[in-house]
Amino acid sequence: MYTVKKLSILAGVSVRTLHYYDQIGLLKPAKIAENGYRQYDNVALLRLQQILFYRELDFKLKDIKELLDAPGFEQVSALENHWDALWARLARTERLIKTVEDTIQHLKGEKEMTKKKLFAAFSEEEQSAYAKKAEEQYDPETVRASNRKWKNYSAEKKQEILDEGNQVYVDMIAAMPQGADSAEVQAIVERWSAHMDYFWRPNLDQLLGLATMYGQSPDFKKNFDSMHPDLADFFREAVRIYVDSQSG
Amino acid sequence: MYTVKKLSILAGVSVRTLHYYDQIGLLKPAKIAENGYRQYDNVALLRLQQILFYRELDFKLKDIKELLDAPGFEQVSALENHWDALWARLARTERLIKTVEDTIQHLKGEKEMTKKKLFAAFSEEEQSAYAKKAEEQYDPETVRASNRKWKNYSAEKKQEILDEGNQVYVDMIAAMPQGADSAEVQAIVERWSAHMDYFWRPNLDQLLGLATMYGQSPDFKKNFDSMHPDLADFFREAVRIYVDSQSG
DNA sequence: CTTGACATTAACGTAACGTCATAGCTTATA
DNA sequence: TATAAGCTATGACGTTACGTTAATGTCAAG
Repeated sequence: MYTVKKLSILAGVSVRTLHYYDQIGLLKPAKIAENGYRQYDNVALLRLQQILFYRELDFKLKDIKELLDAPGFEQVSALENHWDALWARLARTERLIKTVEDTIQHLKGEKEMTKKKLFAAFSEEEQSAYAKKAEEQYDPETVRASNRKWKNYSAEKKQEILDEGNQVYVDMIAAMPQGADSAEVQAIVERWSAHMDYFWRPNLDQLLGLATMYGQSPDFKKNFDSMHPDLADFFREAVRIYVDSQSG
Repeated sequence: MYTVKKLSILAGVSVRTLHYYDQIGLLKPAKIAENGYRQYDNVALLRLQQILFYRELDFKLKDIKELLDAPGFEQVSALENHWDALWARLARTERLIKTVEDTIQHLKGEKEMTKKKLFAAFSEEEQSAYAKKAEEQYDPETVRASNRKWKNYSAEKKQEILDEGNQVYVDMIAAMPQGADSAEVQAIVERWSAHMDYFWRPNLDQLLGLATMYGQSPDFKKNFDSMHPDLADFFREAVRIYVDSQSG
């Protein structure tokens, strides 16, 4: 005769499991002692092992119960049904794997696109539109200088700059939980500011204006949103804090 | 703006599901009207569709929530993790299938079993062994394609195919007295050839190679012998004649 | 004004236990 | 022998992703 604990160790299940199996009538103790303790015998142990076998095969307990209380041929047909179900699961799982693979490819492709596109706003075409707006706000001569500066980089250097710029945003997203006023985020803003030197050297007001524009101009906004929905707003807030601290 | 009902019809989910997604913060309505009605906009619809996509992939809702609120690169790594999990599930399911098959065989005692097992050689385990051999002989990609094709049939369809395949051999045995070159037997070979389409479309050489293998591979041989001692040899001879007549 | 279609929240049920909480029983040790 | 340690019992909530009533409120149409 085994107590719950003993049997649970023998069979490698939890005491709770035995309680539960008793509760649902799947495995009743051989008898209940006077003190209310459950007492299992070897027959119960055997049955438990059968239960565990079918459980391993992902049978539901309810089905196991029917199975064990049924004649042999019903067990066979139950197994055959289960075989069908397992095959269906296999087929489905294979489909899922393929879809996941496709999706990963797709996303990676998008990421490459994003990477290339992120700073593409600074590329020939788009910067001309950007420059037009900026001219109204800032000094036209500065903008033209920025254009010239950018155009004179080699293609390789350009890509390098784009990658570095991209990294700033990636890091920023990772640091978002720290808060816009955290030292970490502020350091990233500083990096971004320095990065801007590749285009032109903005003053503090311009820095904030640029950050604001990132959140408003559809082209920029789209790219930011594709990285993280809150990035644009968070970014502007971080820059605002940075500018305040620098000018104050 | 959509009401719950409208959105549920658009997206093909239940109203309860929308309530629930709102409750757990997975999909919040764009706004709540004065009467307390949920109002969803197109952004919500888009998000819902993403949710359903990941749900299809067996992601847990909690994971989906994190996913959708995270930047792109985290989505990729989440998908990669999921890919691992799916592969584990696939491997486990394959093991279970084999165990179930063994158990059925054990319970049933080889006799009636033969009928259904005959073509089960094309199932997971056995086909993998078969595939290994076949790869040496044929094009590996073709074999993989065959695997995929077979796996994508429904359980019902599979059984149907197995039964049909089995019938070919039964008819063949009945026709053996007519001789391997008889019109009747040759017609059966033709049927068999067409039947192979369920797995892949073999050319004439492959057809003969397959028939030969049936007489040599122990797994197949055993099944053939259990039906009729001369079936394997007779079958190969019949196929040889068929192939000659077709290619000549 | 009633009816019917739609909306809301609340709450139970599902599967198979894990995890407390509370309380009684047994055994070992000081 | 008293006490602590260890085992036992039952009860009940938590988990996942909703389905399914139930009770009740709102809106448009006849």
